[in-house]
Amino acid sequence: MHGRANLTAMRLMDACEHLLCEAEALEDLTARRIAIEAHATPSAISYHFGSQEELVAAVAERVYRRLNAERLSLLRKAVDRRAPDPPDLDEVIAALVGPSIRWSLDPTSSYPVLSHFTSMAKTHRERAPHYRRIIDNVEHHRAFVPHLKRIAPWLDDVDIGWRLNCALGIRSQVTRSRSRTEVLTNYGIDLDDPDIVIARMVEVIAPMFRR
Amino acid sequence: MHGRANLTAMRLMDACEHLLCEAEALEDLTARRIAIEAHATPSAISYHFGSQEELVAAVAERVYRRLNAERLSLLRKAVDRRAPDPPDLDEVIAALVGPSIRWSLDPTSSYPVLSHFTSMAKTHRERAPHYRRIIDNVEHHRAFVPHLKRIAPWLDDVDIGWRLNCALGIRSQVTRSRSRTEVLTNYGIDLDDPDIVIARMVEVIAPMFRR
DNA sequence: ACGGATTTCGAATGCCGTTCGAAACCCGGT
DNA sequence: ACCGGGTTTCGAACGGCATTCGAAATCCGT
Repeated sequence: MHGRANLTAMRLMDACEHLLCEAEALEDLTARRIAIEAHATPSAISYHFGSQEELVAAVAERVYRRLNAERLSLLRKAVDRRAPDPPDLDEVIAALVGPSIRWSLDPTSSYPVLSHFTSMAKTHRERAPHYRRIIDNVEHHRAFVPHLKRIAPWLDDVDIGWRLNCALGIRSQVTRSRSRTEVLTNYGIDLDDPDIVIARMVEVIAPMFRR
Repeated sequence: MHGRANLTAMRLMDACEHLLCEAEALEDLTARRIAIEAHATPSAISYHFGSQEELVAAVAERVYRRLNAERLSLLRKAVDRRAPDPPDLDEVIAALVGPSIRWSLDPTSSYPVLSHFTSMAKTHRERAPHYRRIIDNVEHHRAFVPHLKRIAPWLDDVDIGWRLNCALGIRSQVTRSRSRTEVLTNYGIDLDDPDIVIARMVEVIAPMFRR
């Protein structure tokens, strides 16, 4: 029934995730390679997922869920620590950008999947709407709004959302354009140490939320 | 002599640039389509540029040069206006992010070339080094450092470069992840008006350079 | 007007994702 | 125990892709 609970479907997803992590370029990911690693045939991809793109989308969605869970868990911790007072701004920002930073620096994480996936949305036309729905799914980011509003009550929802969006842009730049970041900072920051990077980001993002 | 000053080489670049602007996805750009639009054959691409990727890289470099020229011209204007005093911070930031914002909103500009090009660097393995050299070419951004340093002398080169990098991240987020920006801001900002967007960005970036 | 260098062309190659019909497999009903 | 329908796997084939390469054509200094 073209189901995804199937065993080889699972093996295909695992193989695809693994290959996406190893691959330094998207052209290294081919249906035949995925199939071989999953001990299946390329047709199995079409059969179980409809197309290779949809397989990748399914894999990316799975990775996104893990990352978002980690993010929201950190946010909850930050909120609980100070409740009923507003949470610490620095801690909220660290919850927002921290998981991405740590994943992107952890060679055993599946972060490359996400990085490849976003650039893939621009390559394929047909599935773009489906891709966008995953990428633009901002529900987990929305969860940050009310807490930031308590911290900076003089900002309205639009202001908060805008600053949130800017923070995400900074996060993307650091995780995805590493070499550019290195050159611009004259190699003066240890970009391999997540704590240092996160502290640097907080240093820059926090003032956006101050009066 | 495999030269790029050739007439059909020029026609190929123009066709490629045009197709990259029209194309909503990279898969719409094929060697055959480029060749047809340039009244040539696919082999002409390989002959004159070595490969399709290198053609795209040449086109992107050409567009980058135009954008950077505009950026540096705005910077010079901002500097000259206040010389010998330090330039106005808001004006410098507007020079940094303004051209990208305006281009990305101008349907007649070649901005899509750049947007497609960056995501292309992640698709191809072999030419990635060459691609990176173009993308990570930060010389024009470096030109902003000394002027920002005069505005914020308490920041060292690393601090300035880091903030510059963050500003570029915000710029990318706004120009490239439009739908995400829309949703996060509850459609409360007119993202089609470059002046409004630039003002919003200045509002967020300027505090990074204040004490 | 000739002849060597440059450019254009078109057929061929090998890869890609996907399709499709046939084989294999699984499993409940008899 | 065996049948039979639904489900899954397979392998061959298809069209499209970028690129290669030898032959044709064109260009241009002499």
